[in-house]
Amino acid sequence: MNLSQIYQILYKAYRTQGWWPAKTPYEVMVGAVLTQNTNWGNVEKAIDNFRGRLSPEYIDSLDLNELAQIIRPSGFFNIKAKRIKALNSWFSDYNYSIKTASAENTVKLRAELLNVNGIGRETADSILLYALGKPVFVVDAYTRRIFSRLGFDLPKEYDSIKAFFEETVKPDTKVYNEYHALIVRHAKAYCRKKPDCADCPLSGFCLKIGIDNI
DNA sequence: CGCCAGGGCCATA
DNA sequence: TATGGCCATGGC
Repeated sequence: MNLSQIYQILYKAYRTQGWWPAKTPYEVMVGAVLTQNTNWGNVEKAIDNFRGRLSPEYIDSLDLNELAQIIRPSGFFNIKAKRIKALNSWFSDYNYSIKTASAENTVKLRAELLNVNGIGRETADSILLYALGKPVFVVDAYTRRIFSRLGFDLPKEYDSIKAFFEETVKPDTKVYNEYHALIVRHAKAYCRKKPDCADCPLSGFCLKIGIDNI
């Protein structure tokens, strides 16, 4: 089993996922922070609290506490409010323009995002791929869990895992977009959800090992 | 009731 | 480099 074959199996099972689940690229950026170690349902509640007003300018108009109260359902709301403010400060350097930001070099953008307090590797890559359309592979806990169970001896470091996928799967924004979305879709349906792996499309290739220590 | 969720920062060794 | 504590809500 190679990464392309696994992709094909997941795609045949779940088809196109249409990620990221957001109305605008800016909503992707904010959502990427809100979903840090957080159930997506809680993120949706927080997004809904913006009542369709979510924009860089609106975030600017709010003070830290006001923002924190709006995003309260997503948890870690005080620290996330600061992170969203910090992210907004970075985005202001591009005049809040997705087009302007996405015209920049990917390596430069990633370095800048990682320099924003509260934006780590996964959050930065999610923004690069799903908001700015850059061909970067997003690694998350689900990726580690699923591929470990499939028998891949993945490196520990985020960047090493990312490099493994990017060296194996030809850089393609559309493919990277779907691949990560399919991994999340699959993980939510199986593994912890259905430890017995019943009806799992990857069941025949899965080691069905413990999932407590990934 | 306890566990978990689409992480990241910081202090410590 | 690698743990451990911390941040916090809501669903099950």
